[in-house]
Amino acid sequence: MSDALKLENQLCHRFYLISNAFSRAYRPLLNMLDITYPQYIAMMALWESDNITINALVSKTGIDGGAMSLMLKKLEDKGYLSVKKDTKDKRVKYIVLTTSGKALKSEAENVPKQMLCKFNDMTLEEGRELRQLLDKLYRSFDDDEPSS
Amino acid sequence: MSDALKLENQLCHRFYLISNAFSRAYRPLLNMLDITYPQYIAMMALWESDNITINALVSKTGIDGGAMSLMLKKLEDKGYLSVKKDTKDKRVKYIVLTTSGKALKSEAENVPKQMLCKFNDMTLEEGRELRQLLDKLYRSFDDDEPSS
DNA sequence: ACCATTAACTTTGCATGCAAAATAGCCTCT
DNA sequence: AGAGGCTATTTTGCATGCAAAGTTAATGGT
Repeated sequence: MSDALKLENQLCHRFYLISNAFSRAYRPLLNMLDITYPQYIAMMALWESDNITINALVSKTGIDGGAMSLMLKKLEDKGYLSVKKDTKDKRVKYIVLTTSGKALKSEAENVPKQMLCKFNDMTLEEGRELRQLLDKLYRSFDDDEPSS
Repeated sequence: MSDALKLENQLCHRFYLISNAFSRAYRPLLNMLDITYPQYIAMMALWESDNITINALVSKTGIDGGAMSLMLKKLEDKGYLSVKKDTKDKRVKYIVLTTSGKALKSEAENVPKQMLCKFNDMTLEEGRELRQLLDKLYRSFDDDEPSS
């Protein structure tokens, strides 16, 4: 029996569905901030620690480097950040939030609140449990990576 | 404190990372079948129940209708399926697997096996627990959808 | 029967995710 | 110092995800 190929049994399909659902759920909230979902992730990383290299931002967010390159241009065009070149190592660039970019954070404060409202049927306990399992699962991917 | 905006606390970011990690992990396995990850999802749905409408396939897989339209063309070009028009309702099209498309299933049998190897550190119990939590989480998205 | 509404698909435009190639600038080994 | 190798970032080509507009065809109300 090929139950192994039944859609219902695929963990990956659940992640596919939920990840897309998250993106869709955030969209209307983020439209008001004039940013997309991946851009929101990048901005959250920057609100936490400003003035970091593009490379560090890529590592922290898990966003693809190529996509990040385009994304930063758009965020720069929107006036949320600026790019500063390293004087020592000319390859490196630092991302710095503008006043506007920092101000955006306070507008974003209610995004997580609005989001949490959707998950009232999940208890805090279940949420914590879920987070632990997700972190454990994610680590098993890292373990396979060609760490060279 | 805006812990609410810390990347570390975002459930959505975990799903973003894991969903992409799944897609990356499947890629090398699916390359051998000459299909992509979303195409694999569509094929799994079709291996389960052939000869269904495009609309049903979209509902079952959660794949976007527009993307599905292009995807089916590619899968048809690869020779894995064919499209049959409904004689009664001329709007409707049915997707039928070709011999080649059905044969692909046996080649795909080992994909789930190879995948499971990566998750040895998760117990069956944890896997089951995770699945339940994911399903519960996913339902909370549906509840908000404009069902009418 | 006729018009407005729906439904099933397709097409289009924009923003990624990803792999691979291209750039440019360090760094090491000899 | 020069060659080869490595690192940071960008660019390119392909395949989605998604919203919105466009097609074509079935349906419902009057």
